[in-house]
Amino acid sequence: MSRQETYIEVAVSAPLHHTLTYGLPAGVAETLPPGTRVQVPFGRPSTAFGQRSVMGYVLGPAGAPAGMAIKKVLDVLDEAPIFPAAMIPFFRWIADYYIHPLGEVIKSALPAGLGSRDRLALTLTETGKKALANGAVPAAWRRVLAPLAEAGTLDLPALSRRTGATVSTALVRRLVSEGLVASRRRVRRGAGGLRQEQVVSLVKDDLPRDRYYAQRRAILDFLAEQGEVPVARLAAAVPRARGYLGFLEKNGFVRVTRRSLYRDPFGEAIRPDTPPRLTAEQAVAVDSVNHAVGEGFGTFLLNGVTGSGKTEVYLRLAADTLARGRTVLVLVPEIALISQMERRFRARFGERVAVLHSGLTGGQRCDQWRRIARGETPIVVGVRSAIFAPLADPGLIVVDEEHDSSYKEQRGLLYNARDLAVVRARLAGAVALLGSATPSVQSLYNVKNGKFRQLRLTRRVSDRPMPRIQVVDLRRAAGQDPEALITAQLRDAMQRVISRGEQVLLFLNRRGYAGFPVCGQCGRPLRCRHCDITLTLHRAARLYRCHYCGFTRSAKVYCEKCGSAEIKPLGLGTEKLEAHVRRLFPAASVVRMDADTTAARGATVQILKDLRAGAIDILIGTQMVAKGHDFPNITLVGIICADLSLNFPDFRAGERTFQLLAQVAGRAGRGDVPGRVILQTYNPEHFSIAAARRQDVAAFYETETAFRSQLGYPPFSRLIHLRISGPDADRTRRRAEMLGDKCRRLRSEEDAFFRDVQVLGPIEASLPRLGGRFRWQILLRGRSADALHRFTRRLIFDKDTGKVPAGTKLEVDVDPVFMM
DNA sequence: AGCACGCCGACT
DNA sequence: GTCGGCGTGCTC
Repeated sequence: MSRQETYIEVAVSAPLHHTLTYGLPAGVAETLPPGTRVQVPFGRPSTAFGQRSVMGYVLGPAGAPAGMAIKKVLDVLDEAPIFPAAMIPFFRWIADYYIHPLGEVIKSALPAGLGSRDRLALTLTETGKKALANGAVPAAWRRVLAPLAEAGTLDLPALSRRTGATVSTALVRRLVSEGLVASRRRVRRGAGGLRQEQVVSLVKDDLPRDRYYAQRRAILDFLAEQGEVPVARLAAAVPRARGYLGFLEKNGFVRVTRRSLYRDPFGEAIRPDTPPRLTAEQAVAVDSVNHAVGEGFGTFLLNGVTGSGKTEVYLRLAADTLARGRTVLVLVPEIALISQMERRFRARFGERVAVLHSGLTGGQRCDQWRRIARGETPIVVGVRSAIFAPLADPGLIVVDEEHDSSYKEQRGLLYNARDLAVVRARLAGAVALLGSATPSVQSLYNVKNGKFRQLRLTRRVSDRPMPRIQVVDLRRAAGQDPEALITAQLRDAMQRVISRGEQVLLFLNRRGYAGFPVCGQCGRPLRCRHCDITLTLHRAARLYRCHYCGFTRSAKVYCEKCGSAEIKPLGLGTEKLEAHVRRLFPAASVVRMDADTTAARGATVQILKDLRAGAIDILIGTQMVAKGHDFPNITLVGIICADLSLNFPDFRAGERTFQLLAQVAGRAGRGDVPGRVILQTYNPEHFSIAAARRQDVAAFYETETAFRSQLGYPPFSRLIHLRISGPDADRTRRRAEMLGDKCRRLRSEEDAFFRDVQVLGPIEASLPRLGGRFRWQILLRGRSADALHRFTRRLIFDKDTGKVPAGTKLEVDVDPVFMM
């Protein structure tokens, strides 16, 4: 009887829209647990280059496949699964919904550094070296052989880079078959980000005590006293210890092993807190969720005004969830808010909290990941990507500031972590809790249609009053000074606040010095060479920078049209505002907080600390300061120009403006002194601004939904955004047109089902060129997500008629948030 | 992705 | 006539 074969289903890390079946390697008796990484052979073996291999993720056992030669797993990369098996349905759901290859989905979910890649290693053979030396090779071959001789070992891309032109596989294959070049495959295993150290421990101690063995004796004595120690520490304690270790190990006196090192991402100690008394509203919210927990999955929208104590609700529910033996996931929109949330959670839960964000080094992130996967930390606080945290049994998933658009990933797998939180909660039978003072239109709509349950916190804690908001009409103030960034009203208010020793927050949603540099002679604006947008002057850095592609030019430029050196720095950014404020308030301590001043690791935390310590009088910031921070001593918020986000060609511009303004206003008066807000605007009667002034979510929602419904935008429809881009203008346009034709063909052929799908475009994107690529777009709109998805799948997977213009790329964005 | 196979222009 | 360019298709 033949031995029973076992097969496993594997998602390989390659853009495949289906999974593969592999056999188990010799030595693996039963099966491999799901969530384990494996290295598997992939693709047909090449005579010249051997068998390619890729990394894959074990999904589970598979049935015997029909009529196919099954390859076997080459190597098992993990001792234990790196994510729980329960997450696999979640990954499958994502792959399906975002129309993204499953292997790539899992790869995006894992921390970078857990990669394993097979690399081709090309070297010259002796024959090759001789041939090159005596010049008996064609020039075309020499171009490949010479760099190899120089570098020793190269792979194909590196070879191409060295050669300065694409080296064809055919040519290299020829060189291999001629015996001039040797090729080998080397699997380069990511260290898993785990830093390892060598440790040495004592095995036996019976080494004579005499002069000859003095050094070695000293090593053994040290180990006898210290136990297992890192080699580095031993070397520091006993001179020349490293040199003797080989002898001691070979003769069985000591054992040298490697052990992984955990890096502690937590800098400082946090004092434990005691839970405060809940307000009546907080208590109701906590009870309602706890009540529903027994029923399994449910989504709650915690709609609580700024300063109403949403975090305390999260903390209580987290404690209750842990008490039930389940785990907790808390998402915050961006890294600047992590420290605050982390502090609150660590004060309550101590070591049981793990954090996941981009401020950690790659290694730290992998450490945190593994600790979570091993079940050592039942609470995870993190940004967007933490939605993939390998928690075994989440019972509560919190999305703080759920309206925030940074939950949408913008490259690669274009997921929305807020939406995925609801999906993951459903699959895990958990509660999703979305919190915001300014909920998204989408979430409020889900409350209206019964998908979410709403919890309200209408009052601030300790009955602190909401800030008083005064609108200043910039159209009337404009006459005073062309650069009247700060109106007389705002200036006077600032003066009073500073003299009382309180703090001011000035909000301007644009960084840099001037965003619209214009030639003083001919009026031509300074533009990016790769993008169709104007450059922004960064005065401190002495350069003009493109905020999309990062292109920079020296601040000493001449107009490209007339050659004049007189460039006027029009447009207003935080840097210019800062200079202006310093002139107005020379004695005040002014600090700017934007992407430019917080680029360095730890800079954000430092600013927040200084603010808390009272070392800052005036804080100037972009939207970074608008989000959820608790600034107890800020009693005046000045909104320099409320209209900046209003004029974007995007149906959510009004929603974003409302949320931004209401949020930044909410930064005022969170301490004992009541807060005040001065809002400067050119459009005081615009409903987004008027509603923000009254902090009136309901009124905003009513007006906005009427408008969306009329125009057929979400939440009254679903969208899929197709982005076509390429370095060649004509080819990109042709590709977009071809795709548009295909859309219309598909619609007419399948009229019954696809009639619901509207095809808008193709049109040129509103930023028609970014990073040297031309951009076109098609918007698919429909009421049925299912029809929209099936339509898009047909669009992508059906064979194209005619040639697809080379070099063009199609990106599919399901539920787009940014459509510029 | 990465690599092989297959079909068309510039060289011996 | 081949060599080598790039479009097309497949990967258990």
